Order: sequence, then C-alpha cells, then structure tokens
Amino acid sequence: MHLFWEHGYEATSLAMLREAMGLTPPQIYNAFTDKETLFRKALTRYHETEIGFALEALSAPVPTREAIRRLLLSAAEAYSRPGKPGGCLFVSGALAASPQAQAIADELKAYRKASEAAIAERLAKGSAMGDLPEGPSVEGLAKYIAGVMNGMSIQARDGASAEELRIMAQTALAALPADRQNRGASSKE
Amino acid sequence: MHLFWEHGYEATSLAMLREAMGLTPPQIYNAFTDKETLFRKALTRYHETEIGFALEALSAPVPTREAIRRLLLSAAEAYSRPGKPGGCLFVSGALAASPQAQAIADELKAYRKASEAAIAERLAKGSAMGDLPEGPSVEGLAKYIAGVMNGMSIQARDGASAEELRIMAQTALAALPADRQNRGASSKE
DNA sequence: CAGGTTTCGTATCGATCGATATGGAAGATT
DNA sequence: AATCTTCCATATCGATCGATACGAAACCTG
Repeated sequence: MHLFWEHGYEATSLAMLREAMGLTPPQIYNAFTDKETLFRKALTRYHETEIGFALEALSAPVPTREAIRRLLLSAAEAYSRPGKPGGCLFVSGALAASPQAQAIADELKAYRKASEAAIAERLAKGSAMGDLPEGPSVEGLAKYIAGVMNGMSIQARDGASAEELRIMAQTALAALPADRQNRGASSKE
Repeated sequence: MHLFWEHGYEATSLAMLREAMGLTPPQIYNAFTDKETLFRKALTRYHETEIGFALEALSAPVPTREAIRRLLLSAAEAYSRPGKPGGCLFVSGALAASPQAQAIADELKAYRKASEAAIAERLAKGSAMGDLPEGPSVEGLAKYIAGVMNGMSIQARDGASAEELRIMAQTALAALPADRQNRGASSKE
C-alpha cells in the first residue's frame, strides 16, 4: 500500500512489491491474482485504515461548519503523517495514466467523486437544518472543499508540514459562511 | 505536449509520441536527444503558451485581492479549455513517479514551488502597500492559493466544467480578507 | 550519367515490464 | 524406508519500454 501510495499504480513495479513483501512472484500471484487486484486490495485497505477521519468528521454531531473544520484539519494530519507517504493515495495513485491503466484511473476518480459526494451530503443535511445560511450552492461548496483537500494532498506531497497544512485548512475554512446558530461555540479558530 | 499533459511523463510512450508527431524514432532523437529532454521542451513550451495568465494576473496594476481573483478565475478557464487536457501539466505530469523518473518529478515540483513563490511575492508587495490587512501570513496565504489552484487542477481532470471551476475560484476568494482600500471597486463578485 | 556521400526509415537492440512454466525439496502414505 | 504427492523458488516467458545500428533511397559532385 505504501509503495502504491508513494509511486502510484503504474510506477510501482512487481520487483519493488516483491522485495517489500518478501514474497516470490508465484506467492504474489497466488495471493492477489494480478497487479490490478493487488492494487484494488490496497485501495480498500487504505480506505479502511487511513481515511476513517473523513467519515468520523462528517458524521460527528456538531454544526456543519465545525464538521468541515474537523474534516479539513484531520486531513492536514493524515496527509503529513511521519513515516507515511505524503498526500492521499486516491490522488497520487493515478492522476495521469497510460491507456492500459485507464480502468485504474477511473476507479480512483470514482473514489474522489465519492468523497465529494459525502461532503455534499453532509452540507445538504446542514442546509436542511438551517445550519448553512447564504453563499454558494451545496454542490459548489462541496466541490470547493473536496478540491481544497486535493490541493492539500499535493502540497503535502511537495513537502508541506502538518502545521502548514493546518494553516491552509484554517484559511480554506474562512471561505465558509459562519453558522447562524452555535456561532463560535465549538470552534477555536 | 498534449500527450504528456494528458497521460503524464512516464505513461506517455515513444510510440504515442511518434504517431502524434508523425516522426520516426531517429528523427525524434535527432531533434530532442532523448525522452527526458523532449519532456523538458514540452514543459517550457507549456509555460510559455498556456500559463501566461498567471504572470498577467499577478503583474496587473490592480489591488491585491483583485489580482488573486483574476489569477484564480483565469486558472479556471485555463484548466478547462475545450480541446485541451484538463488541469495543469505541472500537476498531472508526474505527481507520483518511479525511482528512475525522480528527476522529472523533482523538476515539476520545482515549477509548482515557483508558482507558489510568485504568488507569495505578489502578496508581499500587497502587504507592504497596506493592501492585505489582517489574517494569515503571506506564506500561509500563498500556500493556500497555490493549493487551491492545484485542487482546481484535479477537479478539472475529474471533469469539472469551467463554470464549476469559476464557482470554486469565487468560493476560495471568500477566504481572503477584503481590501482595506479600493474595496469592491474593481471586483464584481 | 557515374560515383560518392548523406540522409532517413526499418528492423532490432538490451533492459524491464507483468506473469508463468519447471525442476527440486519437503512432507505424507504404504 | 521407499515411493508418491504436494508445494514452492528459480529461471524464463512474450510484450513493450527507450534507444540505436544498418541498409536503401535520394542528392549533390565531377
């Protein structure tokens, strides 16, 4: 998973995976069928073990703005963990791909779209509760937040520290209109 | 250039380049030495022909916030031009790379850092002119803006329309404190 | 028009990719 | 203990990568 995270799908060779896992080629193919299946296994594992912060932040019983704040700040941490590759696997796994790997690129794109949809869903809930007063539409706001997280992923890959990512998250949050209710209650910006 | 832009450095094969340019392998190597040199030529050409909007926006004689507004909005256009690959070559060229292509990945990272530095320079100028009142530091703000542009690049690659990118740009701009002087003079948000 | 030179496309190079066939060691059964 | 079966690491597969050697066609020179 770390190798795919660091180098992306296509640039990670079987030889690298073999050395990292300490397995022989037949062992790999017996266990994972082929490289594509192995990558998909890594994707689901990544989703389960490294991306929990997103669901946690979006489902917390807090005002909408606070939920987004938690989402962005925990992303800042997750994208700059020591000992882990920088950024998000869903972004660096295959932003650009050869025609043969288009299926993989499409799958990663679907993961990114799903993240944006989850954000939009949370925003829609907030909007229905009168928690998200004026400003851009839910879809536009979700695209902005998802986009900022993608941007944080690239900044992390370029060496941004956790503190720098936190600042970026805080700055991004300033674009969101303040809550009408619970204003400043649980936020300590 | 379009092939590298669409598929990235490593995933673009000599066979694709050969077909696109209508050249035979020796012609390519006579003209460009090797694949790496060809890619660097494409990079400089991209910088000259597709990224002019950035320098134009940052050097325009307008208030700081208006300059950033123009930067983000023109990026929204540039990243979603019909007939061109989505996003920015500096991002999709090689976000993740194999160890052999690390030099290319580092060079692209340097381009991204230079963009951020250019933004920081413009912000510093504005700050010195009292044009950028309170809020985060110049470096933090520059990292935010550059990060948002990187995020827009990914959203564009995922199929976001020019209008959706414009909305994202406008939303991102809301995070910037309003100018103390010339407030709303040249901005039509 | 003949000879010599240059140019350029084809065919192929060694290396590496993802994936697999094969020979030999380990363990089970009679 | 001898034989047979099972399992697994090495060696290798065809395909493709980036890059180049070589032979034929074109062109200039005498």
